[in-house]
Amino acid sequence: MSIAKTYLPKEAEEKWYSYWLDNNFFRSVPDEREPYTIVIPPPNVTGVLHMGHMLNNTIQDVLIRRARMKGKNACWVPGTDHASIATEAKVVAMLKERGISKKDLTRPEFLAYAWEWKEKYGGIILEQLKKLGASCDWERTRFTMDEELSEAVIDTFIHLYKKGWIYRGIRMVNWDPQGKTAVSDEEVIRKEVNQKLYYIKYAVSPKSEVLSQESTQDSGLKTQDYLTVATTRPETIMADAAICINPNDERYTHLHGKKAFIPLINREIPVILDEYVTMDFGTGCLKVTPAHDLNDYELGQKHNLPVIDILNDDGTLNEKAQILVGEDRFAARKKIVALLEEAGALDKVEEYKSQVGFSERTNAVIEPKLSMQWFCKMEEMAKPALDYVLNGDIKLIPEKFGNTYRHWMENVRDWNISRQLWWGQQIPAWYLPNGEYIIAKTREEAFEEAKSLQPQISNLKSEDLVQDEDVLDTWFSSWLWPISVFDGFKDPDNADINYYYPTNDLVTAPEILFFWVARMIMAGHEFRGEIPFKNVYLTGIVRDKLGRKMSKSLGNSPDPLDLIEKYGADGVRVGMLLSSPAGNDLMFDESYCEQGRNFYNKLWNAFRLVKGWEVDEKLPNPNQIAIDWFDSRFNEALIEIEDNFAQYRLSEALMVTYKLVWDDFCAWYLEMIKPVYLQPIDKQTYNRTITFFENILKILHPFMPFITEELWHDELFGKRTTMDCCIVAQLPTNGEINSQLLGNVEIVKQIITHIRNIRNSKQISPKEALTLSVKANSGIDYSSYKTIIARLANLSELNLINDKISGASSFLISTDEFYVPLNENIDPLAEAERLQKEKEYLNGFLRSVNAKLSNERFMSNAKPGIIEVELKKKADAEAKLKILEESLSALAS
RNA sequence: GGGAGUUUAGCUCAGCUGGUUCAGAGCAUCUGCCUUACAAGCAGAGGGUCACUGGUUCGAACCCAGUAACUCCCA
Repeated sequence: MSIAKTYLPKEAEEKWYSYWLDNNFFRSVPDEREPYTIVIPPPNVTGVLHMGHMLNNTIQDVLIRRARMKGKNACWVPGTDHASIATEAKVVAMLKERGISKKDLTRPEFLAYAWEWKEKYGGIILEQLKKLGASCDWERTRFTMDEELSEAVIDTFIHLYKKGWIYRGIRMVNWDPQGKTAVSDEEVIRKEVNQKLYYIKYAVSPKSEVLSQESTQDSGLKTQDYLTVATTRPETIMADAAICINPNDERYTHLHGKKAFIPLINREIPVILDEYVTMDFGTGCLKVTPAHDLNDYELGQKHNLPVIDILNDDGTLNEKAQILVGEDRFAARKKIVALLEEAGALDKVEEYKSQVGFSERTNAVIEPKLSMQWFCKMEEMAKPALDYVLNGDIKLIPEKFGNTYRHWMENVRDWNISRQLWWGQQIPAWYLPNGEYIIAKTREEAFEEAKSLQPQISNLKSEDLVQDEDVLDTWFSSWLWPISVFDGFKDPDNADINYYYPTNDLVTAPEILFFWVARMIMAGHEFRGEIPFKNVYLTGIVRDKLGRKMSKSLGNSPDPLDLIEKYGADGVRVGMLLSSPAGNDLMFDESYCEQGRNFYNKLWNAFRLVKGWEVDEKLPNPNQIAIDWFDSRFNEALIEIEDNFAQYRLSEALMVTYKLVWDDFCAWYLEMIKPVYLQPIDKQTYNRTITFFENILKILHPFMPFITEELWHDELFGKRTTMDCCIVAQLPTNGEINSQLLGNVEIVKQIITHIRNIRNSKQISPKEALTLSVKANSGIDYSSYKTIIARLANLSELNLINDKISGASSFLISTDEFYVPLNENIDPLAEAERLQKEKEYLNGFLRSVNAKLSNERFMSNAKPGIIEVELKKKADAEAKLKILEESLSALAS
């Protein structure tokens, strides 16, 4: 035999992937078949494949391949996301390496570099997906900044603006001083950080105006009167607008109505009262810094405090700080602490743990900052989007995410859609010299509109209009993805969108349930009056063995391509799926891939076995029972697999398939029919076995596309035409199941296991043939299973008897007795002990059954079926006990 | 601080409407095997106080309450 002992994936993977491409098996165009559609969650255009992608895309590919093999018109649309912040950050870094600063470039110049970068690195991740076997319709590849998609984004913006859902406003935003942009709440990662809590003394003004009698009485305290505040951000004291205390705080009644001086700069600020202040945190005196803290901002609004912003966009201090101007906020913090200490204004410093926000993209500490931003109102769009999920039009899998979804949708906040970046769709707002703005698709349209709206500005020229510098949040383009990939905005009634939309399944991570999934549902409703997809399969997060999220910075993530190199794409796919029930995080370990590799190798070797057989046409078929059994077993498994897929339990579906192939097919069926070495096999068994094998290749294909395609084309299965491929083979449909046969073979397997066990414990070589005598008290006809038992347990004979045999090793299956006479007689004492133990167990069992049956309340409350079962248990146990008794007395005699 | 979730074998997880001899699977472990498809394998075995405490029920891994630990979301 010249076939390699192990399957070598690499060559087959390259061969079959290009074969599928060359013959357009991934291509989908609308036709009369039922569509099955998935749009890929577009990965970042400059990203590289990580384990999360592997999981996500393996699942999508399994679903799409299965749909294709069920005769549906399967369409998987790939593409990438322009990922404004991440990509711009990468381009800026690349330019910096070349000695170019973004500041020195014009917008068009910068964008030219960015496009150049995108063209160079943009395709990488999609190329990597091909290695995994992803069967996307690559001709449909889209990019969120493709012309049509960008146009859709702008049109959408205008549409929503006209509806009054987009507005401009000053808001406290999460400012990323490194990316120099606002980021959404969802893009801020909060981490607990060890910080210091600084206690700073503010001098209380000696000449505070006397507002109440109370305070005059306290004036025994002289000029050197201080109040102390605790803060983690001493560098912001120059932006303080007030000191706030709780009016109920008895320690500070003497401060009511007074003023205090900010140390170092000696600016006077009022002491205000508000119950917002927690009395037992810090000193109970809170410095109020409206420009640099969200809560302080709200407090400031309430008390009409001035907003003093002392930070530049890059996180350095500006001239309003008066001191340390130009210093970075963290450097300033250190310096100011020293200055305070020098001035005697630092009381003490404590260690303190608190939550600090970091930018997801740049990892910079987020700075709360007031700025003019564009917002999109969410409330009205959230309502229908919530209903679709609540009423089941859209199913979240697993269902538990429904709660989280509802909670978010009911408490939705307006969406900050502007980003202070260049890479992305520039906001179509055009400012007039007087500061007013016009929303229009182009400069020309804006100019026309300006002229008609404001005829008084007679000398207005088109060049006078200034477009808003900001771009839109990336999610503002990706929320349109399921519609825009089919050109549903440009051409809302085209054949593709009518055929493919709504799509079927969306496979994505729960982390983006809100800012992507929920918004796609809103967009689907708003722009097509329809849901964008029917099911949302939420994958878990890929974690390492220790439960840590896999990430580049931790260095705990294997390179997916290395894994494919090592275990083959099929092995990695199986490995990903083995460990990933829907919605649960996945504790990934390479050993799962190893298990996957071992599995396809098992299949490979089963193939080698069958491939090596010679057929003798004249031989009769001795294996009809084995064939009928496996046929039934296969059909039974098909139902289980279908059922698991219907519930999106992909791991379970794979496990059923795995056990069907490894245990039922290889370990049992092939061993049952395997001819003695170098002996030929009969034609009928051979043909049936090949059919079984082909069906196994089909059900395995979605999980392991490459090896199944490779084997599919072997001449063992006959001549194939060009288009006769496993990838488009029709999945086998359910056939008949002979449950009685399945039950009997289970007993036969037990018999074989018992005999093998006797061999093991008595150290009898498998080569030494034994005899088996059966006293069948049940109605099972063991003679028909003679061949199978004899072969798998190596028996020289199998007798049906009517009387017990003494001195033989024995076992009991249900009420049937089995005897294996051995050369040396078994120890009657040990045998008696074994029987006695079994008897005790049965007696105990019987007692509990009887207790139930004699319990009046059980008999009156339990459903009739349950009582029947208990009665059957009782009868079985009693019958078994009787046999045990007999065996025991036979031993004694 | 508010909300959600999780806890079953060494590991990763099933266990559906409370009821079958219900305590399961895969991996790992242990024992014995190079038995001509496969040592990436074969045969067999061991392993759990279903987190803890109480309650409801004829009957609880499952329902209820409390406790503990962990995770996530929001503030």
